[in-house]
Amino acid sequence: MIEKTARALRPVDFAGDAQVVARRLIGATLLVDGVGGIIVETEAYDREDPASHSFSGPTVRNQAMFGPPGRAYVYRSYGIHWCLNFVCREEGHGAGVLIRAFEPTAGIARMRAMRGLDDLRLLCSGPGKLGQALSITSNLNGCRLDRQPFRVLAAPAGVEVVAGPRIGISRAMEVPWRFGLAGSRFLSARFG
DNA sequence: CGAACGATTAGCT
DNA sequence: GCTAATCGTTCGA
Repeated sequence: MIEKTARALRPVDFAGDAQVVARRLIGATLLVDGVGGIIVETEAYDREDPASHSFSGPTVRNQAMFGPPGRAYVYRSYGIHWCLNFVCREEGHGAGVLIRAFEPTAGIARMRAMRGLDDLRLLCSGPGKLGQALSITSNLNGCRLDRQPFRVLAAPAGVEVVAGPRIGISRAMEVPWRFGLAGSRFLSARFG
């Protein structure tokens, strides 16, 4: 039991390639001010990746992607939604992981209030939904993930992960860098 | 300086 | 399945 608890509270290593970290994050726990759950869907983006915000180099928007790993990159999507990414690899590279969905486990009442929605399954089943549920805004852009308000705890061993093409992009559509927890009911979409 | 375009979602057909 | 909503960022002229 002690062994299991220790493993579950381990921090996540963000130093790897985006696709490695994205897979590693499936089953990890994400909390923002004590609210959150178990990550069930991620996508990897890299500097050498036409679909990535970092593809054309540093800009005003994506500067956090080129900062140190283990920090948040928050961007506004379609002028409406806030999306949360974890910067990985190494400083200056421009790699990140988009958090696309998690299974709500903590602060559920708070998330339901923020979303104006009861259905657990639809509460955080998409990057914009999860941003709204966690009250993510640009003031978290560049913030360290190992400090308040964030807590990111490593997944237990033996998590079964599935992979497939990323969603909502128009370039590099064949790259299988979307990862999910096998059989989860909390995904934004099914895996083919 | 203007215009096109999203790493999306909710709501309607 | 299709589309409006909505606005900051990016890129070409």
